[in-house]
Amino acid sequence: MTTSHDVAKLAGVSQSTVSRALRGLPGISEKTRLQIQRAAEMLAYVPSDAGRSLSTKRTRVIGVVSAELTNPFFPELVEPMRAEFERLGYRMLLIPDSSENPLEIDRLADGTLDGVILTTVVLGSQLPHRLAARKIPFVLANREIDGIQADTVVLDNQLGGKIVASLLADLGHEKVAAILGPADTSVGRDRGTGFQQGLSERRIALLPERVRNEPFTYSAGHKATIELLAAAEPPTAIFCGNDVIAFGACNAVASLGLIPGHDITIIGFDNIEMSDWDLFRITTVNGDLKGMAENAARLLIRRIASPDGAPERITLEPELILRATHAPPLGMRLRA
Amino acid sequence: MTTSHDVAKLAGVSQSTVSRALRGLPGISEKTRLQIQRAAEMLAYVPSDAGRSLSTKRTRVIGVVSAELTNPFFPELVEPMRAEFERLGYRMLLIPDSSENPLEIDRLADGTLDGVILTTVVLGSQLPHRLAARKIPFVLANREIDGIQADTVVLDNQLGGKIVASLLADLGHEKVAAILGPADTSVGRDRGTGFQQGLSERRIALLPERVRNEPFTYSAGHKATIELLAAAEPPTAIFCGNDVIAFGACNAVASLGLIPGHDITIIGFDNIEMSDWDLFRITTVNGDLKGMAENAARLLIRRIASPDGAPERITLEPELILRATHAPPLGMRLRA
DNA sequence: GTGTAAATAACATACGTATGCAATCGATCA
DNA sequence: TGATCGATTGCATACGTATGTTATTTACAC
Repeated sequence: MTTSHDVAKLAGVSQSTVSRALRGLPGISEKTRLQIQRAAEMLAYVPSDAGRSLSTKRTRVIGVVSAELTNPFFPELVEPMRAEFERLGYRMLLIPDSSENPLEIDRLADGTLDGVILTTVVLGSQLPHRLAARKIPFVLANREIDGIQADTVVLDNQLGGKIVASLLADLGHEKVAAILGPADTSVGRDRGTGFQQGLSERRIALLPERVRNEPFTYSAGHKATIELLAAAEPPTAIFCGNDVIAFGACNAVASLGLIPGHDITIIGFDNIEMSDWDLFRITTVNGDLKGMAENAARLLIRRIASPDGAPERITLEPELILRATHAPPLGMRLRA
Repeated sequence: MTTSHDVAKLAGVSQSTVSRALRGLPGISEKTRLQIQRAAEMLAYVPSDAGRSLSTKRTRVIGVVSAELTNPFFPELVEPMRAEFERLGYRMLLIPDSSENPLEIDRLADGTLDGVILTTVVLGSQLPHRLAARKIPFVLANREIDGIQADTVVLDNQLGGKIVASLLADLGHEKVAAILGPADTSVGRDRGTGFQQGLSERRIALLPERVRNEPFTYSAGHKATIELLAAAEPPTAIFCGNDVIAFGACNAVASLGLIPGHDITIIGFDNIEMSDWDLFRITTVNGDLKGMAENAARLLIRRIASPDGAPERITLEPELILRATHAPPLGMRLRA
């Protein structure tokens, strides 16, 4: 591996001059700068990241803590983050954090990371506090934690839940079910309370046996839907905590020979790309994942630049996306 | 940030002793080792990655070059890689490489990476040669390049294409179409030639106007299917270069009011998780992505350990997965 | 030709860890 | 008791870059 010393020798200058010249710092004559650039090119010199990191104490690497990428939700959040970090001159290290394999703080604190984005954190997690204690810049994306001062980007999930409740009420549904996300995530909780609140404003009951808290996965959505529809009095509409659960619900409904948007109403949340596929066309709430990702990235970079200063909180607005999986309850239409 | 020097001072020993003690090297008495461990714990010491990298010239970071993660193919390849690298004590850095934003070699050669996995490389790419020139260990996963000596893990794509041809022939299809992948990828090419070869062995013609080379995306599959079915004499079966294209095809078919597996046969390739969803149940060829990922990871780690030695080539066997999107041509069934 | 200031380049050191080699300590054996 | 050996530990330095400080060169005015 060729170093700046090699370049210096070839160009007949000192190592420090090479360092300054190649980074375009002032105080180097054009003539020597050209000489050095030529030498660097000849040797295919690339500055050592480790050396630079050690010297500058910055790595230009961001850690993004997320769950399995095979859950189609995460790529839609992670990909625009990667793009935004790329633009900002940072690289992205993916760090898994699952309940089976919980993340240890030391994996984040070895100085590899200039900052961290948390996307999967549960309500009681100690991770944010530990990061704060070690003064590692971080931001919460798509999650919030009670009682912590930290940069945060979230959707107004409660409002989103309310919007769905209104829609179902307007359509005339009375037997309503919900497959919310896990109760220990802010997303699962807030979408649930918003939904519940919205329903009760419209005097619609949400029976406990029609409410589930499940992981944000296809299979959980599938299974829960089968079970909900097996009840003596099955619901006419199911609100899903996110689109991935809704995919499971739609597939489960299809496997029973029913058609979403005709026999039963299925509402998703997040508006990930797949929800617009012809076979789904899921009525959902736009979660603006791209906006969330980009804001989170920018917030983190700003926080790295100025570690002190009041934490910022960005709340994005949900928006109802009407597609093909909502309709008035079947009984009502038959009566008409 | 606390360093090994801080720990040394607190424990009353030298820095080198700290280094050896915490890594469990021999030549340290149990007594001092315990002292040092206690001190390290008190100070929440985590070794600096940059310092270690600089000294050892290894980073324990692997770069994985892939396309957009929002294409559901990649997470299924990348996720098991991440898991395997995790097991092997390495971390994974995702590096995008798209045709719009081509990857420069310097991004891989700054010493950040102990090795690289290439998953998206096109046939004429210079990247493998450049990596070889800089002596950066790498392996090709799911791709091969002609005329390069390198560790490679691939599926026998040609055989896979042949298997599909046999299936279609057995079912009695004569008007057959193919939406292959890009012609400049080994995967697109080999699945295509295998398919073509298999068909001609069964004396079935594959008309040029019924063959497309498209990117491995949902929208490409969707569009191409619409166009193929608009022909005067539409095909009765479409072989898709991978499952993602097949998703596009299935959705396109559905948007025309047809049912895959009834009105038309759609065959995918790779057997990614989604292909088993109730709404798809795509008949496909198992690409053993997990096996590919794990083998690639292990091969790379072995190559890092011993940079010289003959490159290894692992070929995985394709396997037909019969599900719901294949059937004899409609005309034949009507006649019967 | 001399003096001065500015421009340019070199020198020296810090960053944190790993490791070859020297030094020290204690114990064992003759 | 002294020599020797093995077990521990310390010392010194390398890794590659960045940067504060000092030295040198250049340009300019007188």
